[in-house]
Amino acid sequence: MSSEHAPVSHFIRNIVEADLASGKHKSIVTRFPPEPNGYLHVGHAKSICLNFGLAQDYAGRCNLRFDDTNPEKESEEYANSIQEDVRWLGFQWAGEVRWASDYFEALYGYAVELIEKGLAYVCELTPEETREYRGSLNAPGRNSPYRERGVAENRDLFARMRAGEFPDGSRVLRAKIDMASPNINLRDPVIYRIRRAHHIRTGDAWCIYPMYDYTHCISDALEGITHSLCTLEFEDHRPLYDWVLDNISIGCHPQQIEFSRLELQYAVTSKRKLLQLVNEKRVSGWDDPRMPTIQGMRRRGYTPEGIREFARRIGISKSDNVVDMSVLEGCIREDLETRAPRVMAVIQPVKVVLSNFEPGVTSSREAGFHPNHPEFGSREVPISREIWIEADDFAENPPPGWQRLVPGGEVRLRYSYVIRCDEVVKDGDGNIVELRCSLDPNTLGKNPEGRKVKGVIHWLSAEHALPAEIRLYDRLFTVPEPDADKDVDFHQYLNPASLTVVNGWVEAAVRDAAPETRYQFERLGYFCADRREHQPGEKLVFNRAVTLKDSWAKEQG
RNA sequence: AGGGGUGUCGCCAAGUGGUAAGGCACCGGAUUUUGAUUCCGGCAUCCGUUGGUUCGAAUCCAGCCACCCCUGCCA
Repeated sequence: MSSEHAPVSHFIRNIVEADLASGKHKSIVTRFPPEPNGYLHVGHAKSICLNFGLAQDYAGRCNLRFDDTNPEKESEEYANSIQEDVRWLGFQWAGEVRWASDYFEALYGYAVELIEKGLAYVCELTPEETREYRGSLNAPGRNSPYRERGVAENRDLFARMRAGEFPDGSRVLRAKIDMASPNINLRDPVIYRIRRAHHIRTGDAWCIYPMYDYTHCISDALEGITHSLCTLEFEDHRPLYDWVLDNISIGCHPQQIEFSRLELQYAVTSKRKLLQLVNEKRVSGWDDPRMPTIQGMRRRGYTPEGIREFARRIGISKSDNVVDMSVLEGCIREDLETRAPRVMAVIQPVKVVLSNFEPGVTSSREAGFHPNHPEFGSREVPISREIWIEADDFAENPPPGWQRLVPGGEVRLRYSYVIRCDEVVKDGDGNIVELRCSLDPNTLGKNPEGRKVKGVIHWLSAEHALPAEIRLYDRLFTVPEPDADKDVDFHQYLNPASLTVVNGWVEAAVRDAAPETRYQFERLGYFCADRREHQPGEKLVFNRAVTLKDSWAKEQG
């Protein structure tokens, strides 16, 4: 288990610390408030780590609250996966899961309070008229003709909206603020709409649903949230957040603080676009290992610890940012480096016949599962007359600097003998069929005498190796910012080679590995037994989570 | 009649008047039966820009410039 790194200072921590120091709060309460309308992605992971992490670090609490105010888009499937993802990332929310819908009755009551204070009114403008009356970025809006209705009439109308007397979309409840505000969110925002839709929690109990801006601040206050953290696009909504809480009888006023969303190179992090990729079958599903979803990263083989470390490294700020893939990959490698057992696998096999192999004389060696962790144990790495080596590890015409096998050259078989390539056997088309090699019997566990063999390659005894389906993943997009240009469809940057499936060989030691077991296949990368299709002892399926760093490949360009 | 934000190394990001942290990436070099890991070393005379205040400014002031967000009965 890798040790957690020290927290990194950022402006929200500074605010929390100042509030704790000044006594403004005895302890903090944060919340992670997803809408159950899609799967969580790496950007949500940042928010989860922030909110739950803060609660952890300052001995506070963090709630999980579903913002379920739009029944048309929400589903139980999403709500369940979100809970699973939060837990998988290693966090536990305080108490039960909360739902904004738990507060529908209270929300209704506060709306009545606003009406009674003359601060909300029922408006009968059509959606088109409402838009027209709102004005534009450069021009003030105009008051709705329904704006000056009396309190009693508004109260009656709102009650009848709830009672289902009016058709969907025919009326809304609006906050009476300022149609001339330069902040469009304050131009008498709609706070309730009529929508006859089946809600995942409340069923058909309601036909009116509160809007986000109205719901979120009250939900926060009801839960005693101290710091309500959200992304930058809600900065303009803060005056409304504050307006609602300032105008109802509620004894709590959380502070909303905004930070910038995470953008990741070679990925898209917009629920809409991710949903599109799923619906259009560009990927196999929300958990396709190429997706930047938490489910996808999990299936790929990324670890919760690695993702948490990633969140820590990228920091929290208010500036727009596009984080290098190398940061995420580095975190995953670093975590897996210390905890993944090493075994060998060959993904692009070339047969090698060891001409001087002698049964009963040529012996095997034991190999530890991890160079720095003897406690991981070891296994026998058997050898036989025929072995598989990686096609990339042999070259007839090697480039300068090559350390692997060449005709007439020597190379070390990892945990075994040094071999020399004596003959290259080809078919009629000139393709290599097999390599004839001889081993130096005096090199098992020791260096050859009188010469140095620099190259070490991985290999597998053909007699003992197990077949495995191996899925090699590459970035989903061909450019770092596939959705940077609004006029260019991001689909055109889909990487056609983002998935390569090969039939390779693995060591018998992984035969019974449970799904989600991670290994380092030496010299190839970190791999994870597929969560869904890998069957221990039956059908072996491994996903490549991330390659190893490869300074040779880099040097080759 | 517009409003709200952001600009510090290729990418993140500390710093909040006392003379530019850290991470990733990158470049050297050492060790290595993973061209991995590990280990050493290098990597912003400069903080969007122009002026100003000050003994002293990335930090304060003014003006410019660039980019992001906002006109859902979405969140």
